[in-house]
Amino acid sequence: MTMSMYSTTDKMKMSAPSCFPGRYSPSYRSSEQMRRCMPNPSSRLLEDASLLCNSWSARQNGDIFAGINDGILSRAEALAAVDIQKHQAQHVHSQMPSQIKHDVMYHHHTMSGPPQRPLQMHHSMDQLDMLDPTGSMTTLAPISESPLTPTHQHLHGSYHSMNHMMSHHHPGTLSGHTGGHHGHSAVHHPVITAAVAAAGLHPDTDTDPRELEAFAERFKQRRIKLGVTQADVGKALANLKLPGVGALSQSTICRFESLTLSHNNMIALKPILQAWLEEAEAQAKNKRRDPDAPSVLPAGEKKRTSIAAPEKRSLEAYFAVQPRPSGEKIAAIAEKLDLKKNVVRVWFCNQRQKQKRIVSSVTPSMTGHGSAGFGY
DNA sequence: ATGCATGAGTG
DNA sequence: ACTCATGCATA
Repeated sequence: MTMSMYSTTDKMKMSAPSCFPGRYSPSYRSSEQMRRCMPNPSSRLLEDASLLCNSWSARQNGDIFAGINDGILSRAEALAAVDIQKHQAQHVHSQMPSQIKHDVMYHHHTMSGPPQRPLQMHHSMDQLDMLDPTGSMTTLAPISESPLTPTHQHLHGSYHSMNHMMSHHHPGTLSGHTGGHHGHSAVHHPVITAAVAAAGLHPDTDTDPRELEAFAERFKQRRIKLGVTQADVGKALANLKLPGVGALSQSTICRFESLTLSHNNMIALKPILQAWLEEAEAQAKNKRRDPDAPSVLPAGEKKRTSIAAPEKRSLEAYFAVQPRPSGEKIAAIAEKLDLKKNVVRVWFCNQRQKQKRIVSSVTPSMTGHGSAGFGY
């Protein structure tokens, strides 16, 4: 029972070291993690700060919060929501309303679409004092230098200052309260702006949620176009040889694309993935890689042969006559269709299997032909 | 795509 | 004790 658990764990431990790109900065990754990791209000503050600073929350919650208090509000909202969840979870322990599940991470995969729709939740909490730039900016700072740096956690400086405020959170009656009506994002709030400036960041560029979101979308599309899987990307990253950047798991790539990583994590990963993407496309274009740039594309790079329609028709015609052509016959067919013999041979194999599936689904009893027919 | 788990850093 | 980044295994 527990054994299985451990085996998993062990594997992880072993593989982990090789894949450590580095550590990033705090913030939440997913709703569930949030739920799990935000037991006490106080601890959330910090993250809020960063959130706010990044205008993340604004994005999350919609334009409603774009106004001045928005950042604050949204943050508060998010927190409140979280708390609610948490409490319910604790108390009820069984049912957790999935509705409140809107967490603080990127959700909509609407890349370029309407930036955001108003969340339904928001009640005004007026804790402007919580806006402590100090902590927030710290959060952001590290990342900009090097993608993956363990620099994070000193941001707790402002921790205490905001510690007290979160004590209350009302179960989310999210009716429209008051606040936001301005069109600008939280980043433009004086305080925030100052913080950002102090941190030397480019909120509008690098940390802008929309930018990240757009990038994630582009990334995915281009990756697919390259015919590379998420897992491939993860492995390929190691070949990029970027300082401190190792392989990543399919999970992480997936989460990046689906925006289910924390803001900071997204920011940290973006340049890396961007680098990979560019390299990969370059290599794909040049058909050959430099020794310095070991395949950033899937090593095997074996592509699935696709047989054109005309050839396929011919094959089907042959198949109708002789489903099991001899080696010679196959060679002849291959010759005529200008296909590799092996390709033709495999095609027939597949075709026979396919037929078997079809046949068996129609006339289960007739399945047992000779070869592999398990009539039952 | 995601639930569950681990381990590092922080205070 | 907590948060965060990440990975394995699996739905």
